[in-house]
Amino acid sequence: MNSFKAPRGTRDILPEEVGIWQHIEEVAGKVFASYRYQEIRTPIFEVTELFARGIGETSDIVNKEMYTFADRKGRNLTLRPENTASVVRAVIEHGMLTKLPLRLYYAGPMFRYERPQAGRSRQFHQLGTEAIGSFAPGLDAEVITMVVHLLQDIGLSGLEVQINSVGCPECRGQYRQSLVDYFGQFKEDLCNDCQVRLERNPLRILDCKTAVCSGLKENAPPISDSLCQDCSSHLGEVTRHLKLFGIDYTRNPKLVRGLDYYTRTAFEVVDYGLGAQNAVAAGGRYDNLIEEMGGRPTPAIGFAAGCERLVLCLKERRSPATTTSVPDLLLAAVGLSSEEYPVKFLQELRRAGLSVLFDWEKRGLKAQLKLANRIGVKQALILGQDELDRQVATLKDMETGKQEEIDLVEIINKLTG
RNA sequence: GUGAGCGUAGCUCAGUUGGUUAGAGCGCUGGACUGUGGCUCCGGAGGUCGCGGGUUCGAAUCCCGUCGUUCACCCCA
Repeated sequence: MNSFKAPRGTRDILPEEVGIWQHIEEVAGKVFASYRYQEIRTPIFEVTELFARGIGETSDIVNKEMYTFADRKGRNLTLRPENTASVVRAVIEHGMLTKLPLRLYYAGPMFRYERPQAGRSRQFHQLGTEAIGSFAPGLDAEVITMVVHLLQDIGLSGLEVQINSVGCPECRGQYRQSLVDYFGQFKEDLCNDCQVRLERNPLRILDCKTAVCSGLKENAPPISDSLCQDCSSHLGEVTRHLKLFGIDYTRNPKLVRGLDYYTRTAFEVVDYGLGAQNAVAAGGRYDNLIEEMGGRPTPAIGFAAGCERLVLCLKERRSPATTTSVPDLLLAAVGLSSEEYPVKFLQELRRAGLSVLFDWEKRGLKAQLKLANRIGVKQALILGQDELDRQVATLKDMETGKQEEIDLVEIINKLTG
C-alpha cells in the first residue's frame, strides 16, 4: 500500500463532477459580466505580510491557518487564504485607483490549514467580486442582489440572505464596550472560549453555539443600538434598496464577520441543508482596507462564494448539471489491410467539428461497439474490408440498431451535414 | 489544536463466541455469438483485510500505537 494519495484536505475533481464546476464558472462569468465586473487573476502566493496586514494580525486565519513557507532565497511567502487582499494589492500596485470605479471578479483556489469537514477543505475554491470606489448604499444592495441572482442562475433556491452592519471603527468600539459590559456580568457563566473572547474579541461571543452562551446572548444588546448616525442610516438605505430590488432578506443583528477589514454592511447567504459549514456566500464593505494597505482612502465592497459548498448544495438538491460530453461517433475499423481510410476519415470528421471515438487497439467490432454503447455514442461508422472493396461503409444508429450502407464519398457530407 | 465514528476487491458492503482456502452485488474482462453493443447464461482477473506492534496454538475479528477518512468543536466561504 505504497501508492500516493492526494494530500489531506485536498481532492481531485473527477470528470463526472467537473461538469458542475464548469456550469458554476460559466454562470458566474455571465452574471458578473451583466453587472459589469471584469476578471482579474492574481498570484496563488503572495508575500506573507500582505495577508497579515490585510486580514488582521489577530485573526485565526493569519495566526494558525496559513500555508507559509520560505522560498529558496528566504522570502517569506504564503499561499493565499482569500483573494481580497491580493486584489487590493494589485489595484494599488497598478495605479488603478486613478480609474475608479472598479469592478473586478476572480475565481480560483485558496488555501487554509484547517481540519477538514463537510464543506471545508485545505484547498478550496472561491469566486467573488470587489467593487471599489463608492460609499453608496445602493451599491451594497446591488452586490447582494447580484449574489442572489448568481445563486439562482446556478440553480439554487430557498437560500436565506442575512444582513447586518458591523459599524465603522468608531461605533464598533462602542459596541464592543457595551458587549463587554453586558457579558461581563455573567463572566463566570460563559464557556471557557467565550471568557477568553470577552478580552480579545467580544463580538465573537455572538457566534458561539454552546447552550449557555446562546442563552445569554439572547438579551445581549444588538449592534443597532450602538451604530453611529451614519452607519445606521447607511444600513437603512441598504435595506431600502434591497426592497427596491425585490430581494428577501433577514436582519441578523448577531451576524459578525471573521476578517478584520469589514465595515458596515455584512451579509451571508446560508443553506440550512448543508451541515455546520452552511454559509454559501458572504461578504461586506471594507471601506478602510485600501488605505491600510497603502492606497489612497477608497471605499469598497465585495463578496466571496465557496465553490465546494455550491457544489454540495447542487448535489443536495439532486439537480446535477452534469454535462458529460459524449462523442458523436464511433469510427470502427475492422480487419482492414490498410489504415488509409480510417485515418483519413478520422481527420476529416474531427476537422469538421465532430467528436470521434476511435479504437487504436484494433479490437474486434464487438468490443468496440460495447465501449461505444457504454459511453453513449449515438452512431457507429463501420469500415470493413468487404465494404471498402465496394466503396461503401456501414452507418449504424446505436439507439435503434438500424444500419445503412453509405457511399464512401458521401460520408463526410452525410455525417457533418 | 480538541472530540467522536469509520478503514475488507475499482465501487457499495457481508464476514457468526477469534478457527484453517476472506465472500456477495455492481463494475471490468473472455466466451456462448469467427464482423454487431444493450438482455441472458457460463467462465476469468482483481485483496499483503490501511500500516506497525502486542495477546493467542491460531487475528479481518481482541488490545495499543500510527496514518487516513467522516462528522462536530474551533474557524470560516
